[in-house]
Amino acid sequence: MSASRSADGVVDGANLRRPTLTQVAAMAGVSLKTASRALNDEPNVAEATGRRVREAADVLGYRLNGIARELRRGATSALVGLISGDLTNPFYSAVASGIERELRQHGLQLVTANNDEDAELERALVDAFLERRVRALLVVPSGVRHEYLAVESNHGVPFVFLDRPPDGPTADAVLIDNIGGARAAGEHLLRGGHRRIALITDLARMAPQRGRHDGFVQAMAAGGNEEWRPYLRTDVHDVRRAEETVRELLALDPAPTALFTTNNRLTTGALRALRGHPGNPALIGFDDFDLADVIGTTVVAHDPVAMGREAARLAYERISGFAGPARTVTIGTTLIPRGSGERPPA
Amino acid sequence: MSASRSADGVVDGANLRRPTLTQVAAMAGVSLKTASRALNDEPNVAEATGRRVREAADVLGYRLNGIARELRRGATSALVGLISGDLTNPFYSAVASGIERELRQHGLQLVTANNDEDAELERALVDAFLERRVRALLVVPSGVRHEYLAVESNHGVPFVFLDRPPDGPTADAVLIDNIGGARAAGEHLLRGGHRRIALITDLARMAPQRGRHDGFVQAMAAGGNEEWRPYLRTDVHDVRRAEETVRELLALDPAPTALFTTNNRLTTGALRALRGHPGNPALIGFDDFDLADVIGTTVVAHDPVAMGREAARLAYERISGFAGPARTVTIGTTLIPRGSGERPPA
DNA sequence: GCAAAGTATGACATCGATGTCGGCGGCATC
DNA sequence: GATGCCGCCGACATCGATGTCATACTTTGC
Repeated sequence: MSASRSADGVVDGANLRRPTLTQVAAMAGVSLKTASRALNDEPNVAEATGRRVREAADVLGYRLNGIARELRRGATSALVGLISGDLTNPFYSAVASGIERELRQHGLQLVTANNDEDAELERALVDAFLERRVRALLVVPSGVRHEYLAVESNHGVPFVFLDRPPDGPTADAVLIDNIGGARAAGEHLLRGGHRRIALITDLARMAPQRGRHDGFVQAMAAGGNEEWRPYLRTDVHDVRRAEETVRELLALDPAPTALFTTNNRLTTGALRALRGHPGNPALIGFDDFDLADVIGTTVVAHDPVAMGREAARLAYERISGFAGPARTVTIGTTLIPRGSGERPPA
Repeated sequence: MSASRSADGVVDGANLRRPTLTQVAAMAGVSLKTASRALNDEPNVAEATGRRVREAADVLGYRLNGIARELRRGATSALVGLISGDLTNPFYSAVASGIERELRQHGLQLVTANNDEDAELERALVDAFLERRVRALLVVPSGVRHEYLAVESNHGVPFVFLDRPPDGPTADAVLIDNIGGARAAGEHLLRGGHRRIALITDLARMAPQRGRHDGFVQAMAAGGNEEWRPYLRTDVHDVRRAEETVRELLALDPAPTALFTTNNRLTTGALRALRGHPGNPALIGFDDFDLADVIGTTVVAHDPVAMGREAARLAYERISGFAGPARTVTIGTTLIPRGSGERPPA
């Protein structure tokens, strides 16, 4: 990876002042207000006057100042904020994409920020967004508590939580059916004859991880299986650790005959560890991913784009004045068998 | 995928008016200006006065109105716009991530919009962003011409182009070494003994695709190979078409012994077509992707996060007043052999 | 032909912050 | 004890648009 530079042509980066409506009005020989009317297609502007104003605007390269307009119109922007994890994680980018598409239909713009999974930073970002007067704030919370969004201190800016439930019952949320999805995975493996099943989860402080853990445990309990317990590995947070963890698991004697990884990062790590490994245990991953069909990985799939869409919809309804009780939308999951989850125990 | 709703608790969505600085000042018993000074940590505020103001702000839940501040401070926001394709494409989301990280260091926020690969929409988005007074605009252009960003009409708002060069020599750009990368891929296959190599490209109207085409052709010419010509397939734009195209190619007699796909979408399609296919031709894809190591796909890799970072850096320098000639940063490529590109001709 | 209604326009206040400038009291200086 | 400086504070203009209201001039109605 190298970076070189070449130069050609000239860019005028000077901060030329953009022309204001006053200047357009002056050039057209009308008052400020008339110019405003003309450019906003308001009634009561003579045909000829309107043309003169538009010409002047054109010549000057006038562009309305949205900041001034927003101030006058009520000091609230056409922006909706999203605070989430890093966009290189396809889960977050899919969510962002769903949000963006939905917002666009209502003339709203998405502003994104990365919380780096840090509660402190997240809090600062919320403040910054509120100062910028976003119309709504969508948050995939990094961590534990987030009382900071007590409604009373946010003066009516609607919050929507994604993937992790809000602390209190005071905000809308879009959640995944983590328990159901994980239970289905557990049942699927049990049906396949597995007993020694390794459960590998991410940080337990994240609510979705707890849900996936619990769902899996429910399935084991219902199936009367206890042999999974020695193979539980929690708080595995990155791909490399996941790979190592799976390697260690496979080195045990007896080794687990199946793995359940509770998010896409962990699944990636597991796939790396499994590559060329003789044992070839069964594997189910939570979160669908690109090329899972090619690799043949059985997953618990859900629709992150739909999550984003639903969240944006909830937010938009609030923006539009809906004042009812907090709502929770649950996104369902589907187990997609692709081979890896159907391998029999060795 | 199902969505259900449950309700609990109450959200007050009413549009409570946020308190203004004037109200804070009144409560603290000082003038507007003094309150402003206190909250901005300006000098010449008595200790006790400052405390009273901060307390009042706290009690009222005051939050500065960024819109008003920006208007007063110069009618330009702390936003930088990004117009690109859909974020579900990992290339775009990686670029966005790189941009976001870099901007954050300078207190700038990223606003994203999807051009849907439509030039008309793209143009409208540029206008909308300019109205919103973004400090800079980063664009991964959808299509062909984009004279619209003639600098003079943008009054000093810096533009940076990513992945596709600007029309004129008047804007900064961050490009990939498409020609070099594609040539390397071609040479690699030739060295492997391949002659009947299929080149599968996306829409020819996209400059990067033309570069990758040309680089490949250069390699073939240099190697004195002409046998690739019957296997050229261009303007393949989505995964499904790519899959079909590859299937058709493999059904030819004689079939190609190797494939070169010029972006991640096409590579995905090819992998789907190849799954379980007996012939098992060699494959090199342009763009690295998640799990390529697991699948064993040889790729021409580059660093989209670095692209974003560099673009944001160029933009920031302009924002900071740099007024020199237009610059182009080229991101290098690396051929990563992982097996698929090293399979010998059948 | 005259009142009523309607059209085209402009003067001025306003949104919520910051910048400029000037006033007032206290304290050091000579 | 007059002068000057400095710390603290407030009145007012300002950023660039939109909303309100007044006004001059037309048109309509009878």
